[in-house]
Amino acid sequence: MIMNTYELLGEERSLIATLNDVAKLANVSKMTVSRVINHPDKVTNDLKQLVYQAMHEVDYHPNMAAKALVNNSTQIIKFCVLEDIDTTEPYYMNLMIGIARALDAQQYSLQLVTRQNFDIGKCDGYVVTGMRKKDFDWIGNLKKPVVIFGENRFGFDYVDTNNKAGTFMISELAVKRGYKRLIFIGMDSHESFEYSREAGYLQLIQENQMVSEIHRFDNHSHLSQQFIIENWDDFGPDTCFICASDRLALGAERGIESCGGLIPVDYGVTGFDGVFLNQVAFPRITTVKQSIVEMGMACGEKLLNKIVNHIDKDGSLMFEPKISMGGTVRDSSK
Amino acid sequence: MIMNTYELLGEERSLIATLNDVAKLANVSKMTVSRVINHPDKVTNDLKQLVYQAMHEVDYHPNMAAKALVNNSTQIIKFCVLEDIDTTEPYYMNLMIGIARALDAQQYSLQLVTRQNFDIGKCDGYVVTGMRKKDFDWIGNLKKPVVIFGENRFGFDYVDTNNKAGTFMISELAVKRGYKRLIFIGMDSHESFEYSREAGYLQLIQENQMVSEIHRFDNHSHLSQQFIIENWDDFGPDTCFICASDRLALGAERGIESCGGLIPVDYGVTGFDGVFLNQVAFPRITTVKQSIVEMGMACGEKLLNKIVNHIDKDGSLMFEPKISMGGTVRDSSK
DNA sequence: ATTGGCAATGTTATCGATAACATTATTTTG
DNA sequence: CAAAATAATGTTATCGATAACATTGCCAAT
Repeated sequence: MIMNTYELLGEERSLIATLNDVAKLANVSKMTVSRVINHPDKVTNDLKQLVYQAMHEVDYHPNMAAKALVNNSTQIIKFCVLEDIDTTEPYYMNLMIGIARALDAQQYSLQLVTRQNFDIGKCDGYVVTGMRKKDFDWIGNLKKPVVIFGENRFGFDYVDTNNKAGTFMISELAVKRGYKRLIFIGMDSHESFEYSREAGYLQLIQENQMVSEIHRFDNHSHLSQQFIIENWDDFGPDTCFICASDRLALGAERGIESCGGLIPVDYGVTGFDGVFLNQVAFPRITTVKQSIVEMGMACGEKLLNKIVNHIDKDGSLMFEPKISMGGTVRDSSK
Repeated sequence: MIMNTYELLGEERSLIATLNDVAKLANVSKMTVSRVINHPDKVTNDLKQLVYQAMHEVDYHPNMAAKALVNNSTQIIKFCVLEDIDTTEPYYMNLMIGIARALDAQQYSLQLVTRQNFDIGKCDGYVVTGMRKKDFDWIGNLKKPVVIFGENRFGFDYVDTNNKAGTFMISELAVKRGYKRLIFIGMDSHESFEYSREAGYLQLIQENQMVSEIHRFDNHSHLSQQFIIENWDDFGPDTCFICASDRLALGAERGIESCGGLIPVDYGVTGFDGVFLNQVAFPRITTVKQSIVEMGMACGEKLLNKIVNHIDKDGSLMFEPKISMGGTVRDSSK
């Protein structure tokens, strides 16, 4: 029997099975195998079974390069972090894990880009985060599907925590635990998520006919710390500081402690994020915890859905946050 | 003139130039263009010029899918984080930026994986970090090139900060600034980088004929904080705590403050890392700062070098760290 | 002057998967 | 019951780039 070049090459290259191998084993043409994968409704059940078994037998995995070539695609998703990386919240790492996990399932790969190298290389879609208002212009001009991580009011599909519900829940907790005065320490940023977090706090305040107090700072712990220290005389016991981020909460916690205030007995502090910072806070901050990895997966899935099914708008997704009990809010009303 | 299917398709697909377009414009064959790219020495200078100009004119970028298909490669690098993601240091983000930047230049893409999805999908090489001793077995069995981020003594190519030099430098600084007693607060881990950091401290101690004191804890700030508080009576002024991580330093800083010690006048604290945590430390920690992004780029470049040139061992790379002056060490000897 | 050898370029086949078209088998319909 | 429609499968051409082989042209060596 004469072995032709093709077969020789096939054996030399590697041990990875191709469509062809499956086809031979199942005694059908490559197209049939391809159809079983992409248009299973167009193939007889009998054949499908044969092919499935053959695929399993040779452990078939599609060659993404070939697929990409014929589809004129790249199998690459760009994850674009628009914030300054040095001040980046550590939870982006978790977000990426989530996105990557969703993409892996469909053999897409994730590419991390920043503003500088945004345009280098092609891709099939984008997950964008850290957007500020000014970014929405050019985002709108992208020619590939996009999913935003972080709520926005410009009509882009997004995935985010239900920010409003988060601060509402945790403010509610504070009230239930008997704190009489709730002060909101927010971020001095005109972004959607900040408004939503404030809104949650405000709603609870209104429902309980309390007085709202909102202070805003850049998102640095020493600013909230300083604020507490400078105004310490004004804060009697039974005050709880509802902070819009864990950083601000950490500062508040330290401010209170350095002024001799007792946490959580007399003073409460709550944060928002639930990642990493808690590892350096003691007592740990009672905070609004987001399911970052799950949200990442949602971003990936949503984007793939848009790409694979050529969907323009796929809607947005809000994840309900959970409260992570730390030691900065009383266990029960005293 | 009859337009064939090929040309029609070519125009419909997209506006991206291919080898063929360049070839036509330069009046040469595709192979010549390909050679100009891959084996420039085998082409006349005249032709090379023609081709270069044509490439520029049509803004040619190679199609990675086609390349991958013919090379039986994937153009994918896996970045494997072996640590538990939730306790992951935030600087990994910077590391990824660096790696991604290096890979972009050669149109490779980066895929983030963890232990769970490590095996899903093919790749051309790995960057691995967060390795512990037990991991070295299976890492050694990988069939694709690997670069480790983080020093190791098992012979794998790695990129890392010069850990020993880092603690040496910063201990030296402490001595110069007049602290008389240097206490090392290390991580309770039997890993290479920890030994190196201790070694740097020890060398400085020996050269100055001082007495070494090493204490080890898990890498949590409240442990070092607790340690300081519990042993406060033992620590007179002019003591400097050389910490093996910023987390431990943060704890030390807080411990000292809560005991009423004056930083940096009477007590010094130094850390190691220089990313993120400093944003929540006040005063900012004087620490050993690593060039994470550059190290990431080095990982990427080293790996690509191994892949493209089929190099087995490429040696390791140590980056010299710098001291980042914060407020936890005196400005000058008092 | 003729030929062997090398250098510079072109042609063909190939990677693996798929769309478009061709063929065959099956069913429906008047 | 024959013709037409439909369904199930196979063939061919194609994506873009490259290795292997084929061709051409030029120079040196005999």
